[in-house]
Amino acid sequence: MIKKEKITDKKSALLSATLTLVNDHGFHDAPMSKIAKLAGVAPATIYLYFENKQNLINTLYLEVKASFNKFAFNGYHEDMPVKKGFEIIWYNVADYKLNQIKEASFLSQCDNTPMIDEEIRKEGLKHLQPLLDLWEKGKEEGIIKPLSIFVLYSYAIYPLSFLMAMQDRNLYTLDKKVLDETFRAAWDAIKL
Amino acid sequence: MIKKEKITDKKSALLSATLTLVNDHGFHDAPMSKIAKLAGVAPATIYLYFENKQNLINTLYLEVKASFNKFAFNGYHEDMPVKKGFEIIWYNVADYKLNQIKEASFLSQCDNTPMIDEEIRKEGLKHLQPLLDLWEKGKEEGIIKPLSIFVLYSYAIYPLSFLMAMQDRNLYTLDKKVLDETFRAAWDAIKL
Amino acid sequence: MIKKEKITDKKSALLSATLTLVNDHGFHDAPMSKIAKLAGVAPATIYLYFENKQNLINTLYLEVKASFNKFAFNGYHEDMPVKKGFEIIWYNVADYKLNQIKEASFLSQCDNTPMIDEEIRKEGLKHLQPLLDLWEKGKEEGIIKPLSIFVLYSYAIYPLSFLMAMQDRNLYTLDKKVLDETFRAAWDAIKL
Amino acid sequence: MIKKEKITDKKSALLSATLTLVNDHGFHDAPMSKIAKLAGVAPATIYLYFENKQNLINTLYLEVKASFNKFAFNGYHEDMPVKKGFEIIWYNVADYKLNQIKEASFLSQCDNTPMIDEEIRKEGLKHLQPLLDLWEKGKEEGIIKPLSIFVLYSYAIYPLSFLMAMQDRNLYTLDKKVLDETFRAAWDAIKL
DNA sequence: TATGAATGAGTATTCATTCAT
DNA sequence: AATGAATGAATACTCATTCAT
Repeated sequence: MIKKEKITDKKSALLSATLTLVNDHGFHDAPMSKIAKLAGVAPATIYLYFENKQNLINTLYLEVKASFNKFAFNGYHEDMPVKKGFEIIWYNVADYKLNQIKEASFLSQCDNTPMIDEEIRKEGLKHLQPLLDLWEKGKEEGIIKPLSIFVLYSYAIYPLSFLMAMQDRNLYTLDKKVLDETFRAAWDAIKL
Repeated sequence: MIKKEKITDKKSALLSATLTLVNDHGFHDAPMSKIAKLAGVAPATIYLYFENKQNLINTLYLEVKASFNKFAFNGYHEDMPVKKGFEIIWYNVADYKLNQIKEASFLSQCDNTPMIDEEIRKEGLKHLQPLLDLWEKGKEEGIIKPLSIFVLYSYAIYPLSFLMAMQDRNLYTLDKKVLDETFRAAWDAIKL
Repeated sequence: MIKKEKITDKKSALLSATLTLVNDHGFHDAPMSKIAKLAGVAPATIYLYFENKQNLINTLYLEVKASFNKFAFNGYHEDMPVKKGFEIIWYNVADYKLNQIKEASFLSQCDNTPMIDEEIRKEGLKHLQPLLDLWEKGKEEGIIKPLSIFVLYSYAIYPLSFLMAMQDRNLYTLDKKVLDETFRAAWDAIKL
Repeated sequence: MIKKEKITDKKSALLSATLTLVNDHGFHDAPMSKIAKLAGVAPATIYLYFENKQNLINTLYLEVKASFNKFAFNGYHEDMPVKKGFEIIWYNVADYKLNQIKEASFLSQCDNTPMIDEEIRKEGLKHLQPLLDLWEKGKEEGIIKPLSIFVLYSYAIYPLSFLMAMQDRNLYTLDKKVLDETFRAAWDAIKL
């Protein structure tokens, strides 16, 4: 339907504009007027698609988080061997964080600011479950260290956020070889 | 001297108020008026001690970063064996991040937002050198993986930021035993 | 068009309010809030029509200057005899300065204060050219003293500013007869 | 007396600083703090010598005006012939306006702003009396046009303010020869 | 006499949001 | 659905003035 598409078009233009502005200048310098201008609509139009600024930010957060989670499990099946499954997920995450920098950077900013409502933040996590299940299986099989999922996440996945940030600031660049060594470090950290 | 103390008193009250407000509401909702109120002074008084808001934030960042760096190397000597040295530093960092939550949380927010000038951020890093030197020595001795300092940092130190955040949000708590296991994961990640 | 008129309406209300306030209290005591109030709009509305205060002042200056210049050459033609042409211009200027006191007084204030950007001030002068050309012709014809245009202006036109100021302060009033004598003084000053 | 001198010293340093700042940036950008700094005293010290800012400005105005008036009548005697007397006064004024630019420029700014209290402005005029008397005598003797002193002043003296302003802005410079021609214009304007 | 610290009241400007069209 | 105009409330910052010392 043309009409439906048009609506989606404007809404996603707004979300995209917000992503860009928040990344470039931070939450504190991403006014609605600039968002509207960058999206090519009038300020008042934003309020046809979003209740208010908080809702716009929350929506963007959830959407980006969902895209991230979906990306993470691309090619993964529950019944894969633990290491193989982890490897696939890890490389997916690395791929996302190091290449979809805009989105990854935005998530990083959201995860370290009181700007996002705690409730929304929790909702954004729910799609991560398959990875937690995988680790549970790995622990049962004696392959993964018997650590809390928080600790496992902090060593297996979280470091990539740091490397993404360094790359974003042009302080460091990862090539394929280094990426493999980095995966090795992740695996060493969590494997028994 | 009473006078000097008084000055320091007001200045540090302002820094402390800023720390609290930025942590609680984010940079974008920590107006000078609230900072002044929390510090018990008039808004105009802030400008006796800081040039402007950016300067206040920068100053706070550098001060907190300095206190963190100082804390990190407490009890450490250059001529310690690599693992021992790393252990001391790691536990110091863990101690700081998990107990001085306000400060650690603030640093985390600063490191993931464009609110701090890049120049200032770089200045805040310079005291980390001893750890980088230690890793260099470890690499030469064949104890540490031959990885970039960015990768080593991301696996050895950065995960603690995540655990700190989880603890701050009351989602997780580390006891002594878990902390030791967590150290083990860090060491496994970077050791050869 | 109703819409267009409305815009012009508010913009010119703001210009008019600024003129009044700057005249009454000086540039230093004509805050945006008072300007807005006198114009019957909210302070923020000013910024829909003007970039900032300086731009508002500059715009007003140029507009008033333009109206003055236009008024000055009313009924004047290049091919008039020198004395006749000067007479027409002089009486026009006198008419403006002595009757459009608000505008004239504002220009006087602007011309003696660093509040107007020099660049803008220069722009405001460019419409004076026909008078300068007339004087040039008069010099060639041996009717006007061979003096710099600055000197000619200072004696032919500038004195009216003083008389306007005196009248504005109710210290003096010019009637028709005195005006004619005053013109005679102007002419005596510049004629050969 | 050393003490008295010291007081005068600070007071005149303040007046001089005010003159400089008002000339350079206008009334609206000559804050007490800058005045104090330029005079080499603490802000609070200003209030030992002047009641408030208005009083400081008024005092400065009267002082400069007095110095101007005194300068104007240097070498003049009541019993001189009218033209000779006028010549002396006119050249004195020209000398002051074209050389003591700072002071003259300040007076010009004051004379065109509502910043100076009308009462003070009147007080500043009282020393001009000898010139008015001279013109009165000239009128009686049939040498000067029978015009109001306001008109005479506007043609005889006021033009110099314009020429001073042009010179101050580096748009024009008067040498001795031009000055003589300019005097001629003044005399032609007012003589019968 | 002199001051540095302190501030209440103000200043220009911004911004999320509304509303008539 | 879409918007341009409008604004109340806020924001960072300034300044003339005071006061304890």
